Amino acid sequence: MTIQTITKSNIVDAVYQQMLNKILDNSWSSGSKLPSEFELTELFNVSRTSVRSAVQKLRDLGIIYTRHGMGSFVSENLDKDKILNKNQPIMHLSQDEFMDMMIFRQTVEFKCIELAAERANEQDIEAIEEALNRMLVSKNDYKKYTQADLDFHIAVAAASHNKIFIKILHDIKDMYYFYLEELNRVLGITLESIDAHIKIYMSIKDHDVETAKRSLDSAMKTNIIAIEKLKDE
Amino acid sequence: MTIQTITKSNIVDAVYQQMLNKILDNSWSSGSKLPSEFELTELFNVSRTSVRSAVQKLRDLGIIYTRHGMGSFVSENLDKDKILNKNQPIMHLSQDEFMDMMIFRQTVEFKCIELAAERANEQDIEAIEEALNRMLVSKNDYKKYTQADLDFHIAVAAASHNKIFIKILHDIKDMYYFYLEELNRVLGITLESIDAHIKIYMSIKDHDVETAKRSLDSAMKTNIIAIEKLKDE
DNA sequence: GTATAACTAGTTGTATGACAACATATGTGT
DNA sequence: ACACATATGTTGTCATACAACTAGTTATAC
Repeated sequence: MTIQTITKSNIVDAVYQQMLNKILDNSWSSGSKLPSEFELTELFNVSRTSVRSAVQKLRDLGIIYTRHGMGSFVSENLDKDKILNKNQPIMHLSQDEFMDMMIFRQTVEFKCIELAAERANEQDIEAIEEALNRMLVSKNDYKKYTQADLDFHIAVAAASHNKIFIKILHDIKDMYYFYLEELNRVLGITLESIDAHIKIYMSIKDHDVETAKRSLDSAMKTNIIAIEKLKDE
Repeated sequence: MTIQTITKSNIVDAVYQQMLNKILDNSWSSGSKLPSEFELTELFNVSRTSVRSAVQKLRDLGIIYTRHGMGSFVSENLDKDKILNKNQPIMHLSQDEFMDMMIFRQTVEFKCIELAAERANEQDIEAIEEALNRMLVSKNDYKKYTQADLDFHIAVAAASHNKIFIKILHDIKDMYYFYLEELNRVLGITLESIDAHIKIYMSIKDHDVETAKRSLDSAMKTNIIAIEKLKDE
């Protein structure tokens, strides 16, 4: 059991914890209305200020939502596992996960580049160019190169102007980094790789969708062949 | 950056946004001390109650931390990219975001279904079937139906055995839910929709990749046509 | 009778003032 | 030099009042 050091006098957190527990054990079920702030003051015997702070914390964390004049309600489709277990960053990819990432890129990044070539504006292109330049000057430091590589692909996703793809890429940023690091470490920083990035950048800049897709396609195929070759050994 | 005095409602969020901007553009740099609550009341010309709410929201989201008797400080090692994208619970999709989700599904879910048809095992198929059954009995309650609908697609992603896709779908679960809810609310729970889900389930069960892809493709096209029709009105 | 407007009770949002609890710096006496 | 008290500034909590909003009820006009 955890060390439940009852903090000296943090009333708000105490109320927050009790309310959270009531939600987690379904005493206050999903979608149902919470007691009014006045009722909560009587329930916990604290001031409305403190009750409001606890309620606000639940709201800030997306656990409840509030409607002016109506009350607060437990959020629907609440992911109770995630509230307790914060997802810990991944520091290493297994071989399976590496291949999963390969498939993910073939699927998502393909579409990202297609959209980017259609929609990229000046700022987007500048961001991609900046990352590309950092790749070029970091050819001898594969960690710096990997970081620039990652930034390049994130900039491309941003240029797609699709919020879902942008969010996704940010969410898997750490995994993506270790994937790229592995790729650059094992295969080395090849001229083909750099050339492919330049081609992708140029075709996005020229809004040339077909060339952009072809460039990624050939780059991916080169990688896959090289990896298959390594696996055989 | 200038400070705008707040005039109308949503005072707390307005203050919160301005404070957040000051942190994001490094006017208040990492680790530095924020103005005291009293100074903030004069700066924004609002009550201490509102200032405290805004400060608490920043604290709840981990952007700042507070020490009793000392003040509040900007958190160190902030991932500024993630603050805007991740920390705000999403309760509604704009029309743009809705279309973004449409493209996302065409891209990712297509691949998920393809992989699922290749790799699904007994447990995966049972999970998909369970969600499908819940859809069938919830035809008259579009909220329950939507939840089952979401579970169906999550189960399909799980059946793909691709950890990246599984994680992604988990990460955008809430957005996906509101997307589906909107879809089911606007278009209604059509026989075509239910039929498409059954076909997808059957073809995954039979490991029939081509039929699975065709089923999703036609379902998506039906949706797009219906939506375009609505937009014209 | 029906639709519209006004009212009412309940709830959350904001403002103000007061005091408690905590942290740091300054001064004082020994 | 040291211990202690004090002053000042900060966040935490409380109490009260009123504004703004919502849903439901009642009154009014037609």
